[in-house]
Amino acid sequence: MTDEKPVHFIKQIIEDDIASGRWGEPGDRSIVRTRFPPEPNGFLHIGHAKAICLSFGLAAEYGGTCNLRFDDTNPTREEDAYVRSIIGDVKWLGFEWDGEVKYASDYFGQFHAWAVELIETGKAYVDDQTPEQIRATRGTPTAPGTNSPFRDRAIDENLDLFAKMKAGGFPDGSRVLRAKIDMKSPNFNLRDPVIYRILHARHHRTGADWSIYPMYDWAHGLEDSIEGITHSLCTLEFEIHRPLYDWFIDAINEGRSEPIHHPQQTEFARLNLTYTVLSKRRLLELVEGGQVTGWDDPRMPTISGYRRRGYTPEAIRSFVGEVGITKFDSVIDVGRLENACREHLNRAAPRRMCVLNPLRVTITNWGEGGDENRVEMMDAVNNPEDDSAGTRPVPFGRTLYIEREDFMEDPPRKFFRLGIGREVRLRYAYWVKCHDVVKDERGEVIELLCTYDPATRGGDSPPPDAQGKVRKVKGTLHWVSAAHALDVEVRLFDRLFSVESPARKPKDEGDDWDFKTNLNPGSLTVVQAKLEPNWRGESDPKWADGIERFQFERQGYFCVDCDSSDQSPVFNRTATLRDSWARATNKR
RNA sequence: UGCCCGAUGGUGUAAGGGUAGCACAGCAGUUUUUGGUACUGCUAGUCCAGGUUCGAAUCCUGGUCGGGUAACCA
Repeated sequence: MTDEKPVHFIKQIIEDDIASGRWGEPGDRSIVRTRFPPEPNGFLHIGHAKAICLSFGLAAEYGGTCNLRFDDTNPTREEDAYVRSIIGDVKWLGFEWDGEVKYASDYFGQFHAWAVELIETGKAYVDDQTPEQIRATRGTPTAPGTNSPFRDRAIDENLDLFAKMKAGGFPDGSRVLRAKIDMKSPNFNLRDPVIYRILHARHHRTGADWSIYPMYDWAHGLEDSIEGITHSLCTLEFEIHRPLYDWFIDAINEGRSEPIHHPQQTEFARLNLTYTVLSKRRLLELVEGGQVTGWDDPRMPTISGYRRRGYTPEAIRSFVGEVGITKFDSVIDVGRLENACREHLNRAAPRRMCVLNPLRVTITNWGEGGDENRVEMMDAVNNPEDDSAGTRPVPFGRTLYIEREDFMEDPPRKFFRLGIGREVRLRYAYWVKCHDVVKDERGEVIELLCTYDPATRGGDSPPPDAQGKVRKVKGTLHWVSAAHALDVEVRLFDRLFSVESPARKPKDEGDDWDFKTNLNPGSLTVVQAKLEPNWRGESDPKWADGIERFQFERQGYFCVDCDSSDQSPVFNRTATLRDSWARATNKR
């Protein structure tokens, strides 16, 4: 891979740091140490994929390392099940972390020791105020906060109280440890932020060992410091926390002969996608409300959803790479993610023929050459983008299915498909001409009667006529032999939301407005389709994640869903093919 | 209201005082046994007002617009 990626502002910082020797010997590129620090309280979504690709990708690019570290400082909402799903998602995306998986909870002892140091140096105090009191005295954007009456408590008393907090001697919410910074700071984060709160909750890793738990701001920089992180990358909403990130480390280091490591936090814009909701809260609402079947519903923008939908890690990485890294809060057209997926699958997916909406076709002159029940095996190319994929035999006989949309009794201009008196090519088989239709009592066409031209075997043009003219057809259709077709379930997915910004409340709506009103009622259609037999080819590519993916010709990309059994396969539509005919007809 | 951050075609993203480029979308065409793929061409942009400079997307000042921010969440 030699493709030149643009040098975004974070790389710029890294390049400068390498040149100046900020983190080691000048010129040493391997100094780059990053981390991906998810809280195990939900499933990862495509926005996290951006953060993952950035931090892991940068480390790989510079020959440094990236840690996978769970920020598990709030036992009331974190679960081991989320830990496992996140680990699986990061692996699936194709990244390797340095050493063991890490946890903030590994460092609880160290965090506590540093907190005690802060108390000893007079930079932290135990506050007996209630949460309500603390909130009320924090001030407003225009008005400064006021000091807690406990702010100037004696160091020994603070030490004693903090020890009792740790020992479990106080009920939840009764006291906190606060940093003594500045209640008048224009930055709320510096108005004596809470460092520790009392929580008698069972932690997924430390059990009942602790009855106090560190807050994010206290824990995060210290985790980074302990792990020797150089570039701590996070999203924009933490920008205003950076002064506090720095303050904590500086406070610990003040008067210390051997200062602890001080990483650099840098913020970038999170990913936003059109027609997509990317907040854990709203995604959870869909799961719990039953609007989707779970976190891994193929319509969900979660990593597990895209995986089940048939997206590839390559596609997601490529997409994330091309949207770039900036501090501008942008919205990416979800079509670009779909395009990235098409691009990879076009190169890699073996082709099959599958009729989603079958219409019966009888080849009325099939018996003329002999037995009308005869079956011919046609040679179909597995992947026109990859010669090494070879060909496969596909049976062709007197009765076939084609796509209902590929026939029109009264076709408009520029319709290249079948109509009465029209001739088309059946891909890799024969040219056929429709001479009659059969209708049911309601007048609906239920069968096409066609003749085939034996001189077009394989789909080739027939030899020129006496005047040297070659007959041509404009359309090529996919088909399956009725006698051999497999009945399969196919799930056709469309966008989950029908508006571009589904989370944006319209101006004329009240506070009770629900983003779920923007749900697309047609986001899932299930059809019974006709698939060519022997669709699991021996020469098919082995996908790294074990998911089988195909292109159904002229339809799109599909993968085998985990609901499948050997007897009854289920396919998910990953993405449609681009369809300029559909686009042209929609415009009219 | 305060503080922090940002602004380049429709959407993203480059250009680090010297020709505003690339991708996606759109439009037109070529090729094609997928109305797919590939390829070619076209359309279209520096938020506004001042200032510095021979020269500003870039530096400075002011404004406008957008985002973030007042959990014992992360």
